[in-house]
Amino acid sequence: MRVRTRFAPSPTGFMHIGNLRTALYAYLFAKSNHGDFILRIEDTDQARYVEGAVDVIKNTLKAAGITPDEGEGFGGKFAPYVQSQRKEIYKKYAEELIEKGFAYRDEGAIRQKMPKTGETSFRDEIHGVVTIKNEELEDQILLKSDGMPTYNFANVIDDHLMEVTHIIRGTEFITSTPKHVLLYQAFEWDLPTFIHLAPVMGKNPDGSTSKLSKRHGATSFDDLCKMGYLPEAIVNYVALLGWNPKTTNQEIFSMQELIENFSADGLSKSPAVFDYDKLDWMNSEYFKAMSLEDFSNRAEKFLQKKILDDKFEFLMSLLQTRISKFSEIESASKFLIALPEFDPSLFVNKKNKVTIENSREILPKAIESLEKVENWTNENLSENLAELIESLGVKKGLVFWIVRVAASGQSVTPGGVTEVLYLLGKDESISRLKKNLANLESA
RNA sequence: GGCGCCUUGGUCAAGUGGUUAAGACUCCGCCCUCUCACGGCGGCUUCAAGGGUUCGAAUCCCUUAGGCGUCACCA
Repeated sequence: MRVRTRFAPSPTGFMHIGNLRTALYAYLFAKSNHGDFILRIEDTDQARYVEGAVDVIKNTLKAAGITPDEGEGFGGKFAPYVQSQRKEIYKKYAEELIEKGFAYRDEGAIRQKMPKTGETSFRDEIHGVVTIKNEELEDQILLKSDGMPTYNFANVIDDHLMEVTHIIRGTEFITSTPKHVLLYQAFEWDLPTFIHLAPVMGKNPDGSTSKLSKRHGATSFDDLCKMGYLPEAIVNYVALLGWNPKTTNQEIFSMQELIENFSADGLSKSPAVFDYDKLDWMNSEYFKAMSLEDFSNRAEKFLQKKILDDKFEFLMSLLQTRISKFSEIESASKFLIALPEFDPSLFVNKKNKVTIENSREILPKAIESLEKVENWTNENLSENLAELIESLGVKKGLVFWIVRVAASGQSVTPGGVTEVLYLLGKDESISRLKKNLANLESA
């Protein structure tokens, strides 16, 4: 039988990272088995419907590289794939249940009639057999009085009609699965395979964890993209949050590699905590693997306005190994836009034997020497400073440190002194150096 | 509260009766080095607790604790 999975979100307006992971696993499971992945919209709660939410879902899947084979917006022989457009279908099946004695009408709605004794079991791929006593089951609503089905009913009908073979969803549904099983049995339908995923957790300020939600910060795919994470890195990270390839220690996976390596037995039973540190690391791995051109283009698209124009790509070459997400570009480069205020004590550096006193001596000589540089390139600057260092007979760290601090106003900069000077340009460099020399002398 | 699910370092995790309990992130140290970063090397920290079973247990059984979920005309 051809493997078919579905992602069935309700359109609530944003794609939570946990939802994205569910979609990803369903997609990977289908593709790794050469099957189909379906997108179905579960919009049976009219009160919660959010305008444009379906587009958010589609756009997110697209950005994440998850392409449905069929479903809302993708065609397919089981259309429509939007539950609100399938009301008549659910009504027909609900009535069939009443005729068979498995359901009854109650205050304008239709309820499922649960057995009072015995127990119902089902097998979950990752949890094994789960059994619940029938007396724990309520006579749940199948069809609401507004004519819309409930999740617990529409889900079963659609999964059967759409020939879904593997139901991949969150654990919050594990305890209601026996109700679904009873429905399958009432219709005498074959049971699909259930795979209930452990939730994605967030870390609370007090160290405890709870299901990932807004209060943990950025938790939607969009939020993460806006923070400057690469979609492919987010997908890669999320794939490993609750799944392990087992046969390899590889951690960086393209979508194609995820498909090749995916297997349900690598899915974990226990919740996983979303860790921004690891996401940062993974994103920076993606950065380092990109070509400079690609990195620059995407960085430029991320920024509202390009900085340094013709020197932008050079700046990016410096930042590529130094930032873990695009949003860090601004703080890492703002010293280039405006010289920060700083205390002269910043010049002092023990390792390079820099003191306020020798800074006062050396800085004027460096200015004098640098003013002679005609063609302000990295190479020429290196050469110029090397000559100065030689004529002075001092350690190069001494001169480099002093000039770099004077030019940048920071003890830590992306790149070294010549890169900083080059980015600043001759006029700005000399002017900053002179300004800080004045500050140094009056200190 | 009833029921269900879960529990290997701070985090992600491998492990399925015999291992020095993999690997990754974080953190720390060293090397490289004008700073930071990259790269290289090294280090800290773990089987929730308590009982069994067994020559031997992270692995099997029981109990306890904690976490999560569910008990809607929400999904």
